[in-house]
Amino acid sequence: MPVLQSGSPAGSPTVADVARLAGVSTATVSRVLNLPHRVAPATRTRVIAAVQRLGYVPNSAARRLAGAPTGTLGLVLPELSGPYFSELLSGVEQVSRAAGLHLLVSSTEALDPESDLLPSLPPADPAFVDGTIILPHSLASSHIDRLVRQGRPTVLVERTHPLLPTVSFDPALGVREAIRHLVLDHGARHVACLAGPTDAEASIRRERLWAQELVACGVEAAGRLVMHGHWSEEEGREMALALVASGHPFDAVFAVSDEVAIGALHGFEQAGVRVPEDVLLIGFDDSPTAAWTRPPLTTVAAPARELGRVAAAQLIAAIEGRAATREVLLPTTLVRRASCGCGASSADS
Amino acid sequence: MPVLQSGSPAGSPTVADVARLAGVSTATVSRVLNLPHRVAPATRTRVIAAVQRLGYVPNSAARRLAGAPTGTLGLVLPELSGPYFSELLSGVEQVSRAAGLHLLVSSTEALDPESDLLPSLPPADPAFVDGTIILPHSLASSHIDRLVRQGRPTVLVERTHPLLPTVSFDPALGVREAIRHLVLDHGARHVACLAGPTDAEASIRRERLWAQELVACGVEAAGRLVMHGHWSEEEGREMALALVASGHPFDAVFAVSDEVAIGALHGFEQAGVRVPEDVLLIGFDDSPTAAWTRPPLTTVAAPARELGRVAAAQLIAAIEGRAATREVLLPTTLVRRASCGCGASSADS
DNA sequence: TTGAAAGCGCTAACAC
DNA sequence: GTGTTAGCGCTTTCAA
Repeated sequence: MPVLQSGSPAGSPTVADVARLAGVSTATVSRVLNLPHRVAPATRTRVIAAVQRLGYVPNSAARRLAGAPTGTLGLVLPELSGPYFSELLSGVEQVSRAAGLHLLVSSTEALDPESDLLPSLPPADPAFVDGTIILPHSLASSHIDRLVRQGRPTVLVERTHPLLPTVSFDPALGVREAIRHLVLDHGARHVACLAGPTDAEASIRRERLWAQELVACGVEAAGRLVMHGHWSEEEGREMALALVASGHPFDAVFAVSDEVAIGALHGFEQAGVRVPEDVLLIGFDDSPTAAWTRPPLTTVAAPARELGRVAAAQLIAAIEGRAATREVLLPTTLVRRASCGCGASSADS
Repeated sequence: MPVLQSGSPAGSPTVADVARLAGVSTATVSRVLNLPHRVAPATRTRVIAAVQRLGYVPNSAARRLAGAPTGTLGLVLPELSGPYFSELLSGVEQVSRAAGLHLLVSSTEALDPESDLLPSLPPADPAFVDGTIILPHSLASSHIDRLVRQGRPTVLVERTHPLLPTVSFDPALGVREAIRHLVLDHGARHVACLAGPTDAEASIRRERLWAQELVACGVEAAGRLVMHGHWSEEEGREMALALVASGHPFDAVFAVSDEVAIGALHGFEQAGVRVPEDVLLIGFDDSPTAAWTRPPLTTVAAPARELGRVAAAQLIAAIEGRAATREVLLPTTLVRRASCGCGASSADS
């Protein structure tokens, strides 16, 4: 049981306190803590006893200042809420924990887009972490270049860079599978697209793939069947309603995110259009809730947790000096549940 | 545009580099950065120019070691994923950002429950943060006592402590409202409870309130109408199925979390029991998806984001030396959507 | 195997 | 208004 007050009258105990109590030098204490095998067993035991008796915890600022690694990884995300980031985050955490590393997270929402303050974000700050994973959605490249210049281990997620290792999804495979499934397996002829904001790169890309694959299947990718909105359920609902109201015939819908798809489920219900009887629906992400909508949502799985795992593994490799793969592309695949018209109507966890 | 290589051949520029370039002392540089108004405008401008030219970013480890505040808050959660923590987190973030503070997050999953390592978690480490918010679900009190002893600003969430400021929900109001609504407004006579693990304090408490309020309404709280499982959708589904299979009559269900309620929605569908026609359903949490289930879920709202906001505000107060309120109890209220049998069937965002 | 001592980069007295 | 200087707590050569 740690002693309440120790050698130094104020504040937490320091190496000096431990050293005094154990009758050794501060250097020896430090060695016991970092290179235990370089210390005689007897002294080691004595020092450890002193550490425990005082409840000594190393001051990590000092430790860092003196050049020791921090033993923690940083993760910078555009925001911290929402299923996608949440999943990504827990993937990163899983791997860093397994490696015995701490994890520091924060979002760039706090960042003034004008000023180059990324380096002062704790998870990107060398004083706090040994390396950083960044998902730089809307981050100016100047921010990133700055990081590169500092030459610290960094891995980018969902964004490529000429000098940094990158991990992203390849939406092509999954979207192709989705469209083919709709057209070839279920005979859809008019596949609409419920897209995101017109300035969201990921949405644009998925929409483009939707169009490409449609023509590849020999079906017209009618521009009037595309709706744009935000990534939210509410917008998904409104787009679905608008689509129905437009009067253009359609028999299937590809939504660029599960959130939009879930909103669409409501919009269609409201409009008296049944899924999947009247219209087939496929989402994107395979978010944790996708299996629990009614009907369960068929969706293109982009396993964010896996993305997080790989990114973390890459970062750890970079930190340890092993060369990280320059660019990792994770496959996406179609998860067939009920909203696309496939039989099973129960959830498949 | 910052210069690539600066005074010191290796590593990032330091105060010394800036001082040299601006032709002042390091103290002046430090002042410009921390107490700008204490410096002559002319020198200030010169220093700022030098800072920008070199792309200087203060080393926060050194800064901290020298006794300056870190300007960041720490948040420790049991885990980082899931809607509840996700919401809480973004509430904390919102307030800390507004206060110009950074936020450091990590989970206790990494922690060995045996050893007292909480203080070495970055968000609880004085070297990293000025104060910490902890949601200590399953944390031994010894961990917490340790923190108290260090005397650093700390606020606890969903757990009381004799010495620390605390912020929690009061489930009583919301559960009461829910049960009364079911019994008094909709005439339910047999209200079942789908509960969580038998060792989860929050679940136990909600179940107890369910029972209390039922008898208060003059209705029997039949023990055979209680099911226990985990907090997941899958378990919710199974509990619903088991409930139906049990053969005991019931006309309403109170689920201790939205996840369980969502699972129950599937279980009932599978069993051919319609919600709300055959059975009324109320959940707990008002998670972001609750408005988007079908039917939209009536639920006891425990606004985690608000909880986060209040906790952050309390912590900031404590850090600034203003006394934080010892114990804040946030009210929970019933959000009426469609699953309880109330009219509106569309989502209300 | 252990100790002495020199910083790491910054802030904050304290003088000027 | 500005400079000098002494640490903050730790790691790490370098000697012993």
